[in-house]
Amino acid sequence: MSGPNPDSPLALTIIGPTAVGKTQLAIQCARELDGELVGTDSMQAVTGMDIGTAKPTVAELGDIPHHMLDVWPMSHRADVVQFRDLAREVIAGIIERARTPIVVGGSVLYVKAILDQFNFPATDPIIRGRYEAMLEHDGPEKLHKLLAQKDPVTATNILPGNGRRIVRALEVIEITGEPYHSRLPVPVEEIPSIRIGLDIDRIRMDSRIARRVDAMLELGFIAEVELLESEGLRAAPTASRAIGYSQALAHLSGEITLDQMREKIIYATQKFARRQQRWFRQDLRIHWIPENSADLTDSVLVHVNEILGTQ
RNA sequence: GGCCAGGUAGCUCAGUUGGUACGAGCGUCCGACUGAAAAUCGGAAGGUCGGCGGUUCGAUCCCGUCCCUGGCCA
Repeated sequence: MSGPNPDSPLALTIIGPTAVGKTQLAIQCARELDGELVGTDSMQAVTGMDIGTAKPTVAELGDIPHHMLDVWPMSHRADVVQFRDLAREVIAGIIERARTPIVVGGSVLYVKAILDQFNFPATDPIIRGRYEAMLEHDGPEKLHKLLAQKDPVTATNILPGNGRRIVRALEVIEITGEPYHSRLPVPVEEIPSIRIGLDIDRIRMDSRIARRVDAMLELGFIAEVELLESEGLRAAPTASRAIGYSQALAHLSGEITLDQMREKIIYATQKFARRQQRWFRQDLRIHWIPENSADLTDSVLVHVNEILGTQ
C-alpha cells in the first residue's frame, strides 16, 4: 500500500461506538499510512483517567504518536473550543511533517468541532454562573419563560426542562445581544477527512462492553479511582461524571456494592454506545466497515486509496 | 404435605372499595443537541391485570379450582 499523496493532505478519521476497537485499527492504519493519532475523547484528555477510559497504553502504541491524551488536569472542566483549537494545531503540525493525521474518537461534538466549520459563541463564566445559580434556585421552567421573552424563536427550539441548554442560550444572548440560533450547522468540512465508521451489531457490542468493564476491574480500576479521589476527583466538574468513575465513587462511599457498581457501569456504557451510534448514523459522509471483518485494516486502506485515486 | 405472601408492560412494582388500566421507574425504539457532549432534555411503542370455571347487566378486582414463585411449618 502506498502512503498518502502529499499534494492533497487528507486526514483519516476512525469513529464508532465505545469498545469496538477503534484504537487498535487506528494504530494499524498509522503503521501503513505513516500516521499519527489524534484523540477526540473528552475523558481520555484528562490526566490520570487511564483504565476507566480505556486510554491506549505505551505498549499498545509502540512508536505511534498519540496526541490529545492527557491534555487536561483532572480538575479542568472539559471545553470543546479549547480542545478543538489544540487538536487543529496538532493536525496542522502532522500535515507539516508530511504525515497522515488519524483522528480517533469518541466524542461526537468534538469530532464535528474539529473537522467541520464550527463557530461557538463566546462564553463568560460570570454570566454563566449567574444563570446557573438562577437555574438552581428557580428551576428550568422559570428560566425558559425568561428565555421566551428575550428570544422567542430559540425558546421554541429548547425544551422547557432542559436547564443546561437554557442557561447557555441566555448566556450567549446576553454576551452577543443577538438571538442564539441554537441549531446545529449543516456540516461543511474544515479539515478534509476520510471518515471510517466501525460498525458492530448490538449483541456483540453489549458483550464487548461487558468484557471491557470486567477487564478494567481486573486491571485495577478501583485503585485508580481511589487515587484520583484522594486528589480531588469528587470536586472535578467533568471527571467526576465520567461513566465508570461516578459509579466507582458511589461504591467507594458505600452507596452501592461492587456488583451493583459493575452492573451500572456496564448499563451506562451500553446506553452511551447507543447514543453514539445514533449520532454517527446521521453523518452520511461516514463509510461503514463491519468491525469483525477479517481484513479490517486492508478494508480501510482500500477505501482510502479509492478516494485518493478519484481525486 | 400444611400455612402465609405474591403472580398487572421486557424487568421491579403501584393501582382499581366490581364499570372500557390516568399507571410509575428502569429497559427498548425514536428525536433534539453550538464553550461539562462519557453531558443535558424530550417523544413513542409495549399489558386478553397467571390458567380454567362460576357469581354478576358487567370481573384484573368477589367465589371455586388449578398452575407457578418466595417464605414459614412439618
